[in-house]
Amino acid sequence: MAEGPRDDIGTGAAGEEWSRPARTQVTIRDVARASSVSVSTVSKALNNSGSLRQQTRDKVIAIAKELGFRPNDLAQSLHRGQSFTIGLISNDNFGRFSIPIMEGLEEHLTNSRISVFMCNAADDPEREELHVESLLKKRVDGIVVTARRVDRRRALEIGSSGLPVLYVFSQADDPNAFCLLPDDEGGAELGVEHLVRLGRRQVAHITGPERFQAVRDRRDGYRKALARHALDEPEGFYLPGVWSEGWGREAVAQLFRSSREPPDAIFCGSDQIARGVTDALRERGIVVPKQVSIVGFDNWDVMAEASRPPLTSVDMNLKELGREAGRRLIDLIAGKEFRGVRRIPCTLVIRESCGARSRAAGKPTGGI
Amino acid sequence: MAEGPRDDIGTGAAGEEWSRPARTQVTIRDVARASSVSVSTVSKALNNSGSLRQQTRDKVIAIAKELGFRPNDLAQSLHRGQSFTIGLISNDNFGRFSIPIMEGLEEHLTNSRISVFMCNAADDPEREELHVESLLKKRVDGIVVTARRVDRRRALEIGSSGLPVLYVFSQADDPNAFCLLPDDEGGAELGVEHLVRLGRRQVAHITGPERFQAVRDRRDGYRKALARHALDEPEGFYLPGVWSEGWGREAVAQLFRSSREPPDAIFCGSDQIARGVTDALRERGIVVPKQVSIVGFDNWDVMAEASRPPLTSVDMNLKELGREAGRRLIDLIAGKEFRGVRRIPCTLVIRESCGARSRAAGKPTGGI
DNA sequence: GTGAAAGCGCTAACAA
DNA sequence: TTGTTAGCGCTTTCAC
Repeated sequence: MAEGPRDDIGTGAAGEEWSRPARTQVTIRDVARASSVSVSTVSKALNNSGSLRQQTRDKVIAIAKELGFRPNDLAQSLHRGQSFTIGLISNDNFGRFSIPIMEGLEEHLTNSRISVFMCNAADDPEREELHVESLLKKRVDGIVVTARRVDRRRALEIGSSGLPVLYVFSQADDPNAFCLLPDDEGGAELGVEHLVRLGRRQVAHITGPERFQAVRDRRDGYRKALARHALDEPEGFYLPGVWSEGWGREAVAQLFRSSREPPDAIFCGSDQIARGVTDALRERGIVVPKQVSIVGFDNWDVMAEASRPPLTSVDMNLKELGREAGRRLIDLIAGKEFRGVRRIPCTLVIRESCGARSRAAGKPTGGI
Repeated sequence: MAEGPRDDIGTGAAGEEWSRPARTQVTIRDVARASSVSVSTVSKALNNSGSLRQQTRDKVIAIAKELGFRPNDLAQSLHRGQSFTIGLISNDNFGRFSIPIMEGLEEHLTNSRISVFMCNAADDPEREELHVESLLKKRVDGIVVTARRVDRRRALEIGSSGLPVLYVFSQADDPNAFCLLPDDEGGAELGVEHLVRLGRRQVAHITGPERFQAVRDRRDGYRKALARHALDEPEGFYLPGVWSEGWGREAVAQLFRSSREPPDAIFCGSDQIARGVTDALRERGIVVPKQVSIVGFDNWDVMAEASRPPLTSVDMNLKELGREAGRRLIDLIAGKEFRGVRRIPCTLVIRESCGARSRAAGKPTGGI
């Protein structure tokens, strides 16, 4: 990982020694000299602070522009004890789910003039620790940890730095940690409710591995929605498996192999599964949505739109999740305190796999 | 975008004023005091510089550890005039292609103890400029610009800062810019060569919109490979369209509608297209790879592996592209000079859509 | 072998 | 209204 032994604490060079050519840098001194005023006057002029003659202010600003002066954030941060910088630690190699979260986060923080350090820990604790260490030395104002995991992750080791940490799409085992998650249960309810409202009664659920908390939560939502309409989960209609199209196809074979009454709707734990399901149904001559309605999960455009027919799917609003993470992190940095789990509502995106007439977007699930 | 009017150059607060609680910070002074030596001695001890008694060194290090001292990179950077930080500007919302590039880049730079600022310009020039400005103020040591575009992009405006800039998966219109791209032409040759070697003679090419340089390059490679075996591009066998499964399916219909001899192989411009193609062929009762061999492009696992049969596909090695970008950027920062376009070889990943026996990975295309 | 002092670029309290 | 000064945390001569 790191090159060469560096067992010392080292305040020294952060990397190899480069014989880099010194980049020019226009300092506030240069501006002061050029406009024959003092450094502090320049500072006041550029920051619109203190009281200065308008004339002086203008002159200084003009000269600063002319010289191409760009204040050094490093120096500023050093002085203010705040870097306007945060770290984002991802653990699934910037996977499909992290991306929209990163986008939302970055968008919100950029608007607040905060820069984001991007760190990929790739689920390697050692690498993660390295990143944390580096972020702490860079004096970030906060850290966001992301990436879906099967189980809860251990909390970040930030020593006694008191640095705000926020987990998004990931749950820490520390009850004092603050975690932002999608409302999987509510999302499932939304999807199943939709199916039932369309008159479907035999709703099957094909989903991923049960070791995922999300799988368990979604099943709860599925059952709740059924129960609300005095329906039970039909026996043999709950099929956990893996997150793949192949499993979707196989599960369909299982469902239709038996002699019992076949489902008239299938709620799938992912769009990949849903796609496998529609393919398998089509190949059996079963018409979607006429005979069987399908609802997917993730609203992953590539899958949902390429499906035949295109999939109605539950959207976890990951980008919004990212934005919310940005907002909360800023609050945390400002000294507010949050803890526990907060869930962001899902929405249902209607396409053609359910035969719904209305194109009204589903109302949000009640996030806590 | 930014909140409130901030037309001044502003060296001041980078964002809203927060009433943030001051985070504790153990300074080198604290360590000095605690070990009753001077600050400079501590510095020497921790950086293994100067000459010190081993005893002093050990004592200081021990105390520093005990106090949880973490050197402030900001202060260091300020002093050394180098921040060990670079900016990554993406323009396609961290899309599917940017991700592996980011990963490779981040991986390499992290190993060199350089941190990466993540910026999403979302193809908005104004937003991009904002990011550049912010990066310059943060005194990054270099900038990487990424994201596929149809045409060349204008070069980044970095004023006279002389900051190293590198374009990856993106070509700048400035001939002095340094750009890293995949070898689209070579990749196509690799795929088509594979088909021809398997005895296929009627090779069609279904691909994306011609306004993409990559589409044109890949067609060139396709023709070159054919020409090498004294084959021509069969008339009507080149079908540019869009990057979708739907187009793949439609193109198959076109190919087999006419009365002419049908293709015995199809080289596709993307895995999405290839997937549509295999679906359409299967539905026509045409067996892949027995009757028709398929090669895709991108080696996008989700598509390639879910296809029936799984797709043999050209891999652009985007992660390696990212790593190479990291290496080159470091060289640029160190003062080396590169310009023009450099292409990274593609490789062929064999699955089952061609009927090849051998599982030997294709040899790399000759990158320039 | 160790310490004092200057300085990196900037801000802010205090004098003038 | 402007300038002087001290200091943010660290490194690096240069004396001792």
